[in-house]
Amino acid sequence: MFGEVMPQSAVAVDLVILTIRGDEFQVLLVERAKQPFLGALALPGGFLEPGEDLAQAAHRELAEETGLSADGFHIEQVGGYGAPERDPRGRVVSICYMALAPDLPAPTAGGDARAASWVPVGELLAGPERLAFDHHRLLTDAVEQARDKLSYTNLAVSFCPPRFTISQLRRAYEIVWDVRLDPSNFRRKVTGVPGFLVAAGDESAPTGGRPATLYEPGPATRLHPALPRD
Amino acid sequence: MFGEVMPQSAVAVDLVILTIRGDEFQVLLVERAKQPFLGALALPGGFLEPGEDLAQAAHRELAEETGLSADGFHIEQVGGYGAPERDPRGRVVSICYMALAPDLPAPTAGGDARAASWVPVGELLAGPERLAFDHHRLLTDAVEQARDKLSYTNLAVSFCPPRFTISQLRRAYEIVWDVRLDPSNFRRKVTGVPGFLVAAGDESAPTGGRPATLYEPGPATRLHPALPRD
DNA sequence: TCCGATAAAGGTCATGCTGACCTTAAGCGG
DNA sequence: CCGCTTAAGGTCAGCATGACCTTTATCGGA
Repeated sequence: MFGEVMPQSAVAVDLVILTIRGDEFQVLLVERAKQPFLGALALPGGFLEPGEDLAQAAHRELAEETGLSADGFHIEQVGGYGAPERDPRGRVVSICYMALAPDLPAPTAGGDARAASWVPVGELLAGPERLAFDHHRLLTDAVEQARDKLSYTNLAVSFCPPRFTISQLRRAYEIVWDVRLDPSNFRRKVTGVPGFLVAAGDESAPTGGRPATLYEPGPATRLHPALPRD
Repeated sequence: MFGEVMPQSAVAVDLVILTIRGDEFQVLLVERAKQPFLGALALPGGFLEPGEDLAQAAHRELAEETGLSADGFHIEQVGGYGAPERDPRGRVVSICYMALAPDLPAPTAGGDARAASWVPVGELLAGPERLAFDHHRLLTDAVEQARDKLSYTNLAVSFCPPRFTISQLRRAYEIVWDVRLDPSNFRRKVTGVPGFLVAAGDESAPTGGRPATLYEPGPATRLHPALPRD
């Protein structure tokens, strides 16, 4: 390779920023201010800048869109998308990243000029025609990757505050998977994996019931055996 | 996005073509005929062509490198790589694909002018300095993805001929994972998952022992529960 | 022709994880 | 003080796994 001329394409990074807000699984979308797809909802994203790694670009975009530092977010790549007609203006290859965050303090402080808003994931997955470009596919793939990884990694803690109760963690699984889990069996499982959770000594704020122990993520990032998803 | 100018980069597709040859896990590499990295080993690949999807480019490169039609290969994306200095000649973003194949009839019929050869994966993973560019990382990621997916999908059948014995399938797992599996428990597992294997009625060629039943891949592509890898 | 080697196929049994379900603990509000 | 709510912990049957053994079927050599 590289003997030929090097054909040129535009390379973009698009973000699927996922969170749990008010017992709902939501994604951050922007409203397009220009053609094509003017006014349509789209994933936040932008072009790769010179001297910038793909992951760096993802972090930069995340900071721009949320107005927050990307610290505390979990970011990982979903994949590349390069269908020739995916952008009507020309050849654009997009690298899709997903970011997971706990419920954010500032709901939508778009540092960029565009209007950003949280939208429930379920509605979007059901209706394929609400997103610009091929962003419905990017969203579908990112959500599936997130759901898959919940079962065998500690990814769900990314949806929780730094210190959390087992119930909060369980709610993350229940909302992302859209299932109900047995509280007792769930606790047995997550506390039984060595190094998965470490007790933070303290107890949670009163909620009308017995106070819960607070935990922090432990050194173990993989859940073995996996939490069955069925 | 897309309000700004569209910065241009070269987009390439690189291939990690994996197979099992002679009880060894091997990958197809080419020897570079030009600078940079002249004479070094590299993954086969090439630039994305106009009007071509990423997956189409991967299939085209695969056909060019192996001289075979890409039918019968399993191909899937590994991810995108875009570190600014990964190619000394300029900005090149690569999309890495992996292809899995049974032992190939023509060992190395490079349709391209470059010399191609099979190299054991184990040696390459041990020594990070033998591959050009960041191809050691691409290889590492692709191999890890393949190993992971063996446990919960039917990916291992991609290393077997169209009809195969349970021993052949088990050998695929043993070689890719570099472990030894109990033949009896392995059979119980893979025959116990409904739709995973379907008996092809016939029996295998004599090998000095009791003839084995031949199987074909069934409709089930996921192994549930997963085959433990530990 | 018989026998041993070889590999396939199937069975047994203890162990560990899971799902369903129940009991106890601890705080809050009336 | 009592009842409600949530956390935490326990019991028990069912299933999958790992270790190991027995039986079946074919080949090659004595």
